[in-house]
Amino acid sequence: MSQHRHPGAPGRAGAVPALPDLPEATVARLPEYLRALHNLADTGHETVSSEELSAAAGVNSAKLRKDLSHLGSYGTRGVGYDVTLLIEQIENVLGLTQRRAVALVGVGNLGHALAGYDGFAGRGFRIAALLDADPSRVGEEINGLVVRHVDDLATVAAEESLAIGVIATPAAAAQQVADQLVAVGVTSILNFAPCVLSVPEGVDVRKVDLAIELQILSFHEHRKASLTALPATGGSALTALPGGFAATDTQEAIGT
Amino acid sequence: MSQHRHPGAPGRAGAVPALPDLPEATVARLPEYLRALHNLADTGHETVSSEELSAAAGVNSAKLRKDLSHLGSYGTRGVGYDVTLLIEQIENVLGLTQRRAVALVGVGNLGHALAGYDGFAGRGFRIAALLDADPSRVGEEINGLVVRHVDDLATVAAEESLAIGVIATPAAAAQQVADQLVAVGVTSILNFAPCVLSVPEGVDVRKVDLAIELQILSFHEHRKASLTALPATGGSALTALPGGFAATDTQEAIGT
DNA sequence: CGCGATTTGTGCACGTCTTCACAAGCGCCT
DNA sequence: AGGCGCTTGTGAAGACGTGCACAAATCGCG
Repeated sequence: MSQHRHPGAPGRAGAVPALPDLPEATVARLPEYLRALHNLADTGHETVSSEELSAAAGVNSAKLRKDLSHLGSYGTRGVGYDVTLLIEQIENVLGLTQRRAVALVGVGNLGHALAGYDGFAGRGFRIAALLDADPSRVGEEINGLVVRHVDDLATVAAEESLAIGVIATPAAAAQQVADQLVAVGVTSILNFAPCVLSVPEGVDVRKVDLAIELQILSFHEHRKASLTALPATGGSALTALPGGFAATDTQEAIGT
Repeated sequence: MSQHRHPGAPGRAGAVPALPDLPEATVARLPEYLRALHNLADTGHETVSSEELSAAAGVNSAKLRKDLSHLGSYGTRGVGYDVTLLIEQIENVLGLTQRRAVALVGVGNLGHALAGYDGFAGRGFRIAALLDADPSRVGEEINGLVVRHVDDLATVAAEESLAIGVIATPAAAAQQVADQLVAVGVTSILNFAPCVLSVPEGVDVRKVDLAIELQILSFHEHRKASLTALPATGGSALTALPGGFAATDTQEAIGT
């Protein structure tokens, strides 16, 4: 997080949608709630209690209620939440009512996979352009889109309003691509390259690094191994679990 | 995070490596420091100050120093940190001294990309097996590895000790795959499927969901758009920035 | 040998996030 | 109408993470 320290506009209950200024941790969980809600809607549920929804989203029910309370009071005591209404509200807050155009830069290994990922279209996004710096890749068609040269970014941006840029290039090229994205007015970037990006204030960057995730898991693996290596006193640290398959509570959502 | 509430072994300064029990937030940043340190080592730096390293890793220098202090005192006042020594220490803490075997389940769009991702080998991991449930995919060779059927998981696990499982299947199959991984003794899972996994206590799950990352960006985009829509009083909320390109401080590392 | 420049390591205060526990509110049944 | 069970929404407390600011430690130089 961070880079969200826009100081101005303190309260300013705007005439438009209210802008509740949610805690960052809450924002990071809303998409997970949304996914769970869509599942429930598809299986015919009309209402859902905080207990059920929190289980489906893998969080604590009190946390869920507090998160939702930040959006306003959309639940009914004694009953629960109206699934359809809640979906609408969350999509509204997340700004998913408009289908945002995403520019994907770098159609290598990972870029190819992202270009073919159907989770974008299903969740309020549309890949508007595929770009690459390698001339031999320009012209290739992936999933109905033709790869264009990254220097054509300005042209692409002129054709339609790009909301988000995704960087799936090697680390060495990432900063330059970020600069180009910023230059054409992109203010949100999802960076898959293993490097830190410098961007002007007001531009949001989120980073996804597969190697980092594995290394974090490695730490816990290492730690667990060291623990079992010392049988110590009490015993039954990892073995002899009570019921098994306890509800895993958080599972983290990368962000934060 | 969570699922790390192994209660036992309070202090227990073990004979082996010490097990300092680091804060989760620190663990999440260590890999980023490690990457920055490798960059520095490659460019010939022998020592580095907390200021330089923190800039390279995109964090606050005080935070960096506090993080490193949790590992012990490996810096020299007035001088900085020895790059090589620090790399060793961090790799040691993260358990990267042993090359861990990763099983990748699901060789669809994303799985293919992950199988070809060279960031694994370069960072202490080795893809030991590719697995899929689709018989038509079994036998395919990707990057020198032959895809095996997911039901052969037990055989694979018998051949070598699997440390980490990566799930890159559709959401519908993910829980079953997780169960199979757990059954053969895997205690760390990286889940790319957009769903919550139930696993026994003692098993760590980290989740990476591309759609969620985009939705979080969408929220901030939406928020920025609403702010500029109301010129309000003070003005210059996003426009007329002072210097531009300020050091972006965090940029988040998915997981938390 | 002593002094100043530099940089680490950390005490402390602050802000954010989480969790418990319970009052307030809603619907259903009698 | 009234009471009862259920569920939301929230106050308060505690855990956790962050960042400032400074003392302690080290090096280099005169």
